[in-house]
Amino acid sequence: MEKNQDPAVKNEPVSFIEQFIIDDIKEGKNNGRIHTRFPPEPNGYLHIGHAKAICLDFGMAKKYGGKCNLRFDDTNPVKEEVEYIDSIKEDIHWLGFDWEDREYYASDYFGKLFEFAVDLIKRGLAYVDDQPADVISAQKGTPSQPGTVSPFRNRPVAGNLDLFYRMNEGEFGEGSRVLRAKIDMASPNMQMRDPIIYRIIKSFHHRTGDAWKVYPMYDFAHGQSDYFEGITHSLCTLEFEVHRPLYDWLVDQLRTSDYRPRQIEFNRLNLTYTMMSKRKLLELVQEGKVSGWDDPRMPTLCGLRRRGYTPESIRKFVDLIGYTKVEAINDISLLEHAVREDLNIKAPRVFGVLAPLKVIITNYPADKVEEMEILNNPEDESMGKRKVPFSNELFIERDDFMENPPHKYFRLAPGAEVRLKGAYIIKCESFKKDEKTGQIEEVYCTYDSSTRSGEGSEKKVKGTLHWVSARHAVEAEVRLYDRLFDHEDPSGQKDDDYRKFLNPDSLKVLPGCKLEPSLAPAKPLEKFQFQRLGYFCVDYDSTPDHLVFNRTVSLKDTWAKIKK
RNA sequence: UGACCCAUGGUGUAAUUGGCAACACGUCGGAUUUUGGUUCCGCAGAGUCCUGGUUCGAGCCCAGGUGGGUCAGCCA
Repeated sequence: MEKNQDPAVKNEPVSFIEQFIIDDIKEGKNNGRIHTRFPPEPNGYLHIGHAKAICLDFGMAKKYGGKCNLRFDDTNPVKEEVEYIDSIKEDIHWLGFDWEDREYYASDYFGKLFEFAVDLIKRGLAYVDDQPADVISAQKGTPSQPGTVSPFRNRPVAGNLDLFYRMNEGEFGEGSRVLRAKIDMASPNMQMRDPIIYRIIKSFHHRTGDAWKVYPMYDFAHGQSDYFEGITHSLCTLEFEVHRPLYDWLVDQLRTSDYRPRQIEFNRLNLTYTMMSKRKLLELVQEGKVSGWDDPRMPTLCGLRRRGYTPESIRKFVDLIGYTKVEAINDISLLEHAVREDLNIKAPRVFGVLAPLKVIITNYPADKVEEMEILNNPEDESMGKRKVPFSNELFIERDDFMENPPHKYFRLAPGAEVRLKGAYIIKCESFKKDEKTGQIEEVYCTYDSSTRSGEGSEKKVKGTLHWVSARHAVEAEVRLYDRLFDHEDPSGQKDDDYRKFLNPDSLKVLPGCKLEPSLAPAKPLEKFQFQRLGYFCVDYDSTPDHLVFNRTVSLKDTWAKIKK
């Protein structure tokens, strides 16, 4: 192996998993071949936790010249649906990974798996148990007490064989019999106490239809599927750690050479203020707590995509948090940092006023319109300029005017001057207020014609505001999102249901927002920085007649901190 | 009265494999800025869960504790 391919030589820290891979290559295991797999069960949408696994599985393969298969773990026909398969593939591609032609299904191996089970029976390593679930469960013992042996454990091979075939022919009802591996009922590891490897299920399978009446359990499918596909590194999450001896035991019964897949476990992704349980996310959808799997508040990949997250930002985040064996809870603010960093480079800046307040420039001709040329992105001048119309009636943000401003308020106030970004410096001369409600209705200003942007005016003011010409503005609905839960760990509270922590203010819909006219043709998923406010993305609900934007994330707001 | 896994600033990770505990985010200052954004500079913040041991030297090795997690689905 060439030294310069070894990241350790370059002193880049690598995860313990990557170190295993490097060591395995050095030792020439499996002829130095690297082959991983991403094995989702098609029973729900992918979430950001899956992104962590995807980045590892595909990432390691790519980095070390190997391959990564996509394999649907479809061993349980009662839980799985075709609906999910397409979304899973779409999400993986969106994230930036590709399995080429290697799209597999555990159900592809039902035949081989059945043969293997038959083989185990013949070797006296598996038996049919006629007892009901509760009896088998009771005989398993407890973690601190050994199990007891099933009365069917020593049934002769011929009887087991006959029954197993008849189980698959549909002769027996669901739950009436199972096939068990004969390992060790006294093992300190519960997984090894004669685990069930086949059960009778009479549901329609999305790929194999009615062909099978018995289906392999996860433990009897996963390692073998890895083996059939030539997987070298089977990376999964920590809860499968205690399954590893069983994984190895089964592979040992199967293998005929030095090749063997190796299971390595890493920590799951946990994020503050949300949860990853597929079951609970499904409940949120079914109970209408969110609008769907792709609700922009969901931690699903389709939700994050709709929210305006980029694949690059998610990959960056995953890279930042690393892979260890510690059960960590990652701060959502790190994810937000990752999108801001990415969007700062990519998103064109525009003006959008969310809570409009009318400003009238009293010394600007009512019939005059100037096209102000404004840089699309100061971070990247190659993104060019755009023209924004300026006139005597404008909208500014309500927050940008105060009748009685506090100390250090740099925005508009009676007698104060501010710059309108890309246009002129204006001075507030007076304002109109509804005496009943106290609401400011209009602000009257004068502009200084010598301060037009780009014309070299020396005049400096502290504050710069975004604005939109009233006459030219396009209307939009803007949806502001906050965390879905107001508890850091909503699903980790023993005494409280996670629903109790649903944040009632997680969605705020603002109708009647005023945007600069260049935004009129914006299409779903297009991303912008609304200057001074945050990053926004066009929603799928948006039409030319009714623009809808989602706020991905706000800009950092030091003024908000000063106010506190 | 089991087996297995884990423990480093607020959070997430690192520590050239036994040699001055570092990085990112966050926080707090300051500079720059026609975004209170960005960028840049800087401060503070852990002595590595505890007790022993080995060693010239331990975050790292050993022993024993403590705390947390996983496992008793015919789910994955």
